[in-house]
Amino acid sequence: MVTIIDVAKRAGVSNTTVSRAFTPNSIIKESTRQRIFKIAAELGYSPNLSARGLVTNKKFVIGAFFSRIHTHMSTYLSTIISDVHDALPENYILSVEGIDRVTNFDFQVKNRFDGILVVSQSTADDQFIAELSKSNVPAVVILRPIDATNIDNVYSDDAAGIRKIVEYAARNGHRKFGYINGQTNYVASTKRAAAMIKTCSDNQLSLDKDAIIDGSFNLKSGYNAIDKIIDLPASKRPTCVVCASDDIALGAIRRCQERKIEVPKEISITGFDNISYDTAITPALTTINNPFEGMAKYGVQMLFERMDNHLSHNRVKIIEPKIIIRDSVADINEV
Amino acid sequence: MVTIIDVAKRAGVSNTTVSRAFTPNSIIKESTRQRIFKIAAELGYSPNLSARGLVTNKKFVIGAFFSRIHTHMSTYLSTIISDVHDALPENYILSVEGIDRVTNFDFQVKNRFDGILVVSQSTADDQFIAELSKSNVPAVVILRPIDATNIDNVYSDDAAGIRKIVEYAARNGHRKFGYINGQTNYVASTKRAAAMIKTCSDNQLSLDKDAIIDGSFNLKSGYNAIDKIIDLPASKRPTCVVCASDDIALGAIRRCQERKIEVPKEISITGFDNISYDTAITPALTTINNPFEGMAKYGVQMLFERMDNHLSHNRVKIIEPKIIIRDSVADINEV
DNA sequence: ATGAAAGCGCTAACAA
DNA sequence: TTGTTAGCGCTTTCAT
Repeated sequence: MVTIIDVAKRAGVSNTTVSRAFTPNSIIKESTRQRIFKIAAELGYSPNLSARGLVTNKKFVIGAFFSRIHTHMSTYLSTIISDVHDALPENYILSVEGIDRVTNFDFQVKNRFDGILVVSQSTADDQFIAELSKSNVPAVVILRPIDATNIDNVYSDDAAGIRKIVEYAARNGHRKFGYINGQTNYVASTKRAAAMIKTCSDNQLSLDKDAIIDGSFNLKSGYNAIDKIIDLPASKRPTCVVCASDDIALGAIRRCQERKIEVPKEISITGFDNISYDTAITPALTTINNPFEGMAKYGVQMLFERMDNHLSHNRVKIIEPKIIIRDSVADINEV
Repeated sequence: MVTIIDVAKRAGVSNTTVSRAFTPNSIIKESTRQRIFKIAAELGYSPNLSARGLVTNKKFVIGAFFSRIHTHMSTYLSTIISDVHDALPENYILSVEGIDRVTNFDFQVKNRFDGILVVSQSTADDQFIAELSKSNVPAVVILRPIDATNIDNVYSDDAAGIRKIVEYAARNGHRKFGYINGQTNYVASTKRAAAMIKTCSDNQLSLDKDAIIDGSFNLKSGYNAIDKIIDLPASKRPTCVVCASDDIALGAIRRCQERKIEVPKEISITGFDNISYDTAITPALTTINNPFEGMAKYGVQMLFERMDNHLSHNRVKIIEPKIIIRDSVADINEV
């Protein structure tokens, strides 16, 4: 292994000078820096980060902790990883982990990251977040609101999203709604379901109890749930079914097609997330965009502010979602 | 910061003993280890990995380098990350990076990882792989065959996959084929296209030059490419279009539905990858599974063998893909 | 602008 | 089974 000393000898300077050459903004003559760089390249030297970390107490590693990482996940994992990378300084690496895999916080988490971005979907992560808060690792939680000291928070206003899509459907003449929910232990489910009920009630739209189905955030769940709604007696059967995620909506549309029920002619269906497969089906899915990019960007920005300034107060940033109008909601206004 | 010395004092032992307590398989009385663990927990001690790394020259970080990481990627990124995590010892973290973001190999890669798993789709990664090979970082490349010294290789037999699906279609009476390819700088494209041509020729199946379309591995590309095939004169128009990826096939099916061309009744379409959205559409897509899980598993296993044994020879493991029969290929045999 | 020396927290060799 | 000691490669004072 070639060390700072090898380079120093060869360059005829002290190891301190070599160290300075590799430290941005340090006081060193530009010409010596260049000379050292050249020799370092020849020798194949690059700084030993463990040694550097030992004295600076930095690791140049950011952790992205997802509630869980599983096969056949929706596309949002890659979306977020990509967005986080875009916001990350080049000298940091990004570790991607699942909170469900953390069995020993002190060993797996505590001393390994300069900062942690928690991408949390579920209250099951609360214990992890509490440990984070206790341990003083700079952290920010995105995707859902949390209640913790010492940790910043960026999330999207799901209720506004639901409101926008329901009001859009109402403008298109829909009066009877259905709703397919995600897992009830996901915060997104709770928020979206509550917003659904409130929006319908605020706008005198009907939302029958039997037209509200609990499920999971995946294709199969939507596939199964839509049956229960379609089979409702005509009096209760909605003209528009709002789904808590695109995957649910995609599954629901698939099932309608199998049953020869035309979407949106016979029943309108909406999603939530705006994933790329939304446009892979006919009809293209009308949905709410989930502002992953914004959450990732603000999340990383806040994280570095925390890391740099050792903030002790909490900050919250809420991002407004947008409606993406495509073809899965019919205009049923009378002409 | 609480160090090994604080724990040692409190426990009335030497720092070495504390160190041993935290080193698996070290010679230490179990009772003292437990006593030290208890005190460490009280004090909130956990080992400083920079210090440890400085002496052991280990980082407990594995890098997963993808050709690139971008928003709206297919689901395979999360699939692979999940599979790699499953194969990874708990004390390792997984850093997820894009090769396209590596601007300075020595600083961003060389000293940061104990081992690197390259998930390579494109020959554009060759330079990176060459640097890896030169730098002696233990590495294995999965997803495509490479030619490099010092690096192991795990990939799937794409040609066999294409052969299986074409022969399946032939058994169902298809004689005229079309093919929609991915980016031509992706190795998967080259391999699959070559296999397509060879299989058709070997089995006396027709594959007109004009029915071979180059595109990209995404929905939109399939959407556009299928038009060119559909609009072929009847003499050249295939009954079955093999696509180089599921995303391409999904886009193609979407376009057929828009043009009121029934799949598979009027035209059969097949995919490659077996992603979860394959069953979200009607007809469910007949495809080839891409054995990500197997590649990840063997890849990690080989990587750790390299790390542990400082192997200098190359090893290659090829995994056989399977055909997944669903509904997008019609049986057109005469009765 | 550069150098000398101390020391970050840990493990490894050796001794007991 | 445990302790003593040296030193991993670097940055950080403090001098010069």
